[in-house]
Amino acid sequence: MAESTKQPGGTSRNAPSNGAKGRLISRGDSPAGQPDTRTRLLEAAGPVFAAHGFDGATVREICAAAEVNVAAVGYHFGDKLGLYREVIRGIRDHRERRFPTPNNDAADPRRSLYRIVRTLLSRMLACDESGWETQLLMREMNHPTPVFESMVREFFRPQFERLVEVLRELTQADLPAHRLQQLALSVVGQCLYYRMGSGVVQVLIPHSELRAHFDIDSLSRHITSVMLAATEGGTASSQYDQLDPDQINW
Amino acid sequence: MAESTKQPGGTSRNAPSNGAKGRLISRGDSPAGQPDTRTRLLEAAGPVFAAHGFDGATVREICAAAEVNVAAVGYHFGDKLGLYREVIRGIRDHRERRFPTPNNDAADPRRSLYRIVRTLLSRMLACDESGWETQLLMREMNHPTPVFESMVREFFRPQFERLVEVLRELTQADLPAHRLQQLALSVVGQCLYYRMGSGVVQVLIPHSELRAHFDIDSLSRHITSVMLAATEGGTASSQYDQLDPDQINW
DNA sequence: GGCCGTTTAAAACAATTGTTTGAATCGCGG
DNA sequence: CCGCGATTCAAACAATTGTTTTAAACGGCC
Repeated sequence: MAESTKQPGGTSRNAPSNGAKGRLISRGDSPAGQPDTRTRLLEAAGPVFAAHGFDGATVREICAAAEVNVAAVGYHFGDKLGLYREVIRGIRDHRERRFPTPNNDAADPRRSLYRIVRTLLSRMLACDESGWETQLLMREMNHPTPVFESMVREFFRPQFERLVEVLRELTQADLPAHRLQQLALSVVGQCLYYRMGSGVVQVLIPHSELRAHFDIDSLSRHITSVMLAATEGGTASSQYDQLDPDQINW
Repeated sequence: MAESTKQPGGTSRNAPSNGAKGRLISRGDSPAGQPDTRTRLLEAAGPVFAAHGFDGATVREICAAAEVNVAAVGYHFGDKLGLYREVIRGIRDHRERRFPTPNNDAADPRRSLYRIVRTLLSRMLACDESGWETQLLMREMNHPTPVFESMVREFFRPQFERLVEVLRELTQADLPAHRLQQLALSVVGQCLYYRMGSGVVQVLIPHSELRAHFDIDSLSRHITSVMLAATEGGTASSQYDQLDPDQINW
């Protein structure tokens, strides 16, 4: 089984050694019209993976959407998983450009909180061409693969830690770490639910109300106000301690 | 293709007419030892469907777990989807018995809120034999099938409306409907996140903290206190209006 | 015991999956 | 124009899928 002269990089795993290609157009649009086969595959694979998941998506559907032969994925990415990895990597790069993480506002931590909430919601509810990205991330979140753990570490953790810092500024009292983490998770949970449970929300909330009062603006203000009420005035700690098992039991 | 004398209910779709069976044991354990083939299939199918989803699960794996021939699912349930429907129906019945929806506490709406939160969290984080049920519900939530919409209507909507009523009692001011709905969704979102994003949480929160401060008790108190702070004292409306685009802009 | 409907078993079926193959095509350097 | 590597194509491959088929075993009833 001597890997003869057919495929650059060997017939087993690798993509073609893209350093030296026949055509000089390095990787992207061809001047004629349609993009490169490789990029056409990448662009077509994203929505399909988002719609059906990694296992559910078929390379034939992807290749049909890309108008490309089924053997192309094997040639350019080694196998289906190689294509998937590349799609995930592309998402990670694109989102940071599309919705940059907001800077801290040293003057008013309330603004910082609002910005974080709004950025989170914007990323969740984006309905433009990056809508499938969130869908795919949600899929990874529910059925994590080895790809996802590193993504959480590199992508979610920095935002989470900044959120914790903002909440620390907002709560004058010196709350222990786990209380701040709980508050941060409350923020993230509220934001994510409007994406994750969007199907549930659409059934529970009448359509007219939904369009009028459940846009990014309204929801950002709502979630921010909830968290401000929970953090400001020192009520965060007092309310928490009031809820002892003696007072509330059944 | 005259459906001869082989299978009760026809070879195309139906399950065997279970009204008249050969054995008198009506449907369940056989006195000898192992349960009925049908129930053995039902019990084995739940975890497998939860682990791999409807498409991902294979009837062969299910039948192997149930120690049953592959043809049994076709005989007892018509096809794979028939088995799935029956599993979903079983979940719906079992959960209402396992975690009954708490009654309203007319005296103190704060107690009612706490009970609802705790019930929600208990259902989410249940790690006992009903753990796969939540897992399967989550799967349906993220990739809804025709089965799920009716479940939202019959199962989630009543709880949601009661939650709205409790929140209405908690907010003295007469808030519009969409504000109460937003608050209710904030409750649900915070509760669900600890299940949905459990993978994320496990990466973000150190393991020691997680076991010490992120159990059902602590989280119930935390979420309840957040929502009480957001609703009590009339701050719900005032905070919301303070957040106008003029004050917080970027 | 012998019959008969109910249930189970092993095997086979058609369809679809990801992947590979070997030839045809493209595009440039000689 | 020819050659040659990079790329694309149609076809086939082996594996797995849900489902069906055919025959055998079970168990009560005469």
